[in-house]
Amino acid sequence: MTNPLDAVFSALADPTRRAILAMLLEDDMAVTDVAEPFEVSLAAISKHLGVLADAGLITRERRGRVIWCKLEPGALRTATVWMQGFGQFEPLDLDAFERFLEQELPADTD
Amino acid sequence: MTNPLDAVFSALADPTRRAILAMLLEDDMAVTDVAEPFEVSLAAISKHLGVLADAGLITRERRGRVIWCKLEPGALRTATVWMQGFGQFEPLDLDAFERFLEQELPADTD
DNA sequence: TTCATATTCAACCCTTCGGTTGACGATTTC
DNA sequence: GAAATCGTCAACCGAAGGGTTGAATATGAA
Repeated sequence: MTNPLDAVFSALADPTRRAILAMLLEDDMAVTDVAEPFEVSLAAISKHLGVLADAGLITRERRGRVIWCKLEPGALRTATVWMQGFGQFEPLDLDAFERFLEQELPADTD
Repeated sequence: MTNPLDAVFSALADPTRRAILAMLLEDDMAVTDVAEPFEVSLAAISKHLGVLADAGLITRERRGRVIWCKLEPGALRTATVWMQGFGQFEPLDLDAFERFLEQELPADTD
């Protein structure tokens, strides 16, 4: 996947990965905790995190036994510039964004 | 593909489709003309146009024997809102966008 | 050392995706 | 009507994607 836009957009194309990014927007998280709300295996989430890391959207750092995942929003920059070129100059609609987050986050199973 | 974000982001994940969108940014085009600069078959381009149309990113209208493709940038709106939520509030960098376009457009074979 | 926890790796399965080719349908032109 | 042009459809192919399970690795705790 030579082109960084390929990597970023295809990473964003999966709803599980977008939900993970939304979760990481709140705070850094351990892999196990990222996986907890989803109904797929830990290995599947680990793969998703690998895709996100390859696209530069997150970084992972081992601290002791735990690997912490951290959002890297800068990776969205080139993709955002690309999209802005198509006339999307609207100001941020924070309410709309919050609705997306709720809709995208996995069901709360606490 | 229930979620519109899935459709939009996975449509954008392919470099051929992004190049098509960039071409349509200049002007509406017939399917044959869209296909001309690419090295794949017309059928392949027709499929790409179908993906873009399904994502709402373009519309197609038959006029006589020719089908005209037209950009629908409004479909990028939800995706842009989603991305803006991750801290991408930078103003449009038109120079950067032009560089992307050149880089993304197929080689000029005139 | 041994055991438990945290995460990834490897092999596999099935579906989707991007491509091809050849046939077909629609429309214009002769 | 017949022929040429425009575009899609259908069937197929190989590669990639998302999932699983079980084994392996790395670290911390007992």
